[in-house]
Amino acid sequence: MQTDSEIKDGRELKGAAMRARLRAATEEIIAEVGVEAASGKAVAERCGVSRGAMLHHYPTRDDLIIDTARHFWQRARDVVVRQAEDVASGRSDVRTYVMTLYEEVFPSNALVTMLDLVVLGRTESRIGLAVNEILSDLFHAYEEFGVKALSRSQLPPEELRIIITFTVSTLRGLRIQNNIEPDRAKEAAVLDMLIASIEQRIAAAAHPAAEMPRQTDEDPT
Amino acid sequence: MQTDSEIKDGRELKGAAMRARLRAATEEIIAEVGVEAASGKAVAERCGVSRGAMLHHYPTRDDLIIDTARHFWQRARDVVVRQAEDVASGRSDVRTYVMTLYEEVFPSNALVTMLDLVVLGRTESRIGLAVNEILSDLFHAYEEFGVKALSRSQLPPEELRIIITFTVSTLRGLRIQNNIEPDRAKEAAVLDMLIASIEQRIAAAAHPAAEMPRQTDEDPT
DNA sequence: AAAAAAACATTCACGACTGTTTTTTTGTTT
DNA sequence: AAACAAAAAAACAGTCGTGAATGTTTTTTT
Repeated sequence: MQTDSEIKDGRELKGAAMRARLRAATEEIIAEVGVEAASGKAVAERCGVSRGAMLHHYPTRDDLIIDTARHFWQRARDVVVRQAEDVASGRSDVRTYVMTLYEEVFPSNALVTMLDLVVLGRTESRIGLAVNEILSDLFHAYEEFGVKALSRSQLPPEELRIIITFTVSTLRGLRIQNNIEPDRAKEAAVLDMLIASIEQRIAAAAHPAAEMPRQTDEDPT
Repeated sequence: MQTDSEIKDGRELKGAAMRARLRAATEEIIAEVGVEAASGKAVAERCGVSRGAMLHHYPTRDDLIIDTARHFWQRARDVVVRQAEDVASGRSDVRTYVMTLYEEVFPSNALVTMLDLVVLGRTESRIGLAVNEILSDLFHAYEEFGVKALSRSQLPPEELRIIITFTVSTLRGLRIQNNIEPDRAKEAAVLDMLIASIEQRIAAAAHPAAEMPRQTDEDPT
């Protein structure tokens, strides 16, 4: 154990930077032309390094893909957590919740990458294990965010989790639909319908025995 | 032996039967281990024929994949059309509509196959073109089904199309979510919420100026 | 029964990708 | 400055998938 602090950091940092570049290149290729195209050669070329150098940092392709996926979703998770903090410290309404989730957490390019990896993970067992683990963790972040964002509803957590799952499912499906057949107007209308559904659900849960409450009870933003 | 009544139809039927077997094998492999694994060798082996024979019927791998996709979704489309006829000739309620769509049209194994092909189609331009065309057509079948199934609501078509898109998006997203983290209870709860959302939307559109109508106005099946 | 056409089978050539091994370069320690 | 280890590059071997070329059997036609 010698004077590690500076020296080791230097090397490690360099290695970390290299790995970050490799992951970035991998992610770009996945987003542009799919996971299958993210071969060792392609990634190394985009990075401007040799394949040998790459293999030094990521011994196998699976290692590279998994680490890329992990960091990719880690970023998404960070966004969710930050939003959760924002929302906890201030104002929150259903529309903000839904739109934040849709715009910030599910940008369209992220979805295609996600689908690519999910599909790949279905067959490649090692990748599949990692992907599933990451996605479960991410979903829990969604739940935390949702619980905080919808805390004013004062609904029990189980009830909120249903709403959250509903929301996430609809948003993901909407991204897919818009990917197949883009239609901004319809997209907006569906988002409106989702928001109304959530508000209505909250209102109904708050007044279970009564008749349908008027939606105007809620503050209209 | 040229005298069998059964064989009389000859090459065309035989060729069609062969192609059907090849498509079936391809579809099975896609469902089990993914599109990437559906190589010429794998498909031919599962069929018990040689690769040469396969190449005779499908000159390239893309041809095989595209034709398999076409028939795969054609079957889904037939289901939707048949359901649309059923619903047009008889009873229909929102729950039946949603559950039919979810159970009959989006069986879970169909979804993974669909995702596989959609993801593949994103990069393989020829396959992508075909997939997009097929899916657009399928979605129009969804719309026809939805318009008929929800005809009692007497809503204008544009309004119905929003509801339909909303429904399809949520169902697809729910399949994905259930694929990542299965939870039957939550799945059922989300479906219930979806049904309630649609009913509420219909009710709100039917009485735009009035207060929220009581849901008991609808007949309870 | 013979010719023609389709179906089927076998083999080969080419390229791509993965992962291993070997060599060179770079930078740190003594 | 020299020794040394890590990083980077290059060369290598093995596997796999595709598609083409060629040969064989079966079925239809005449």
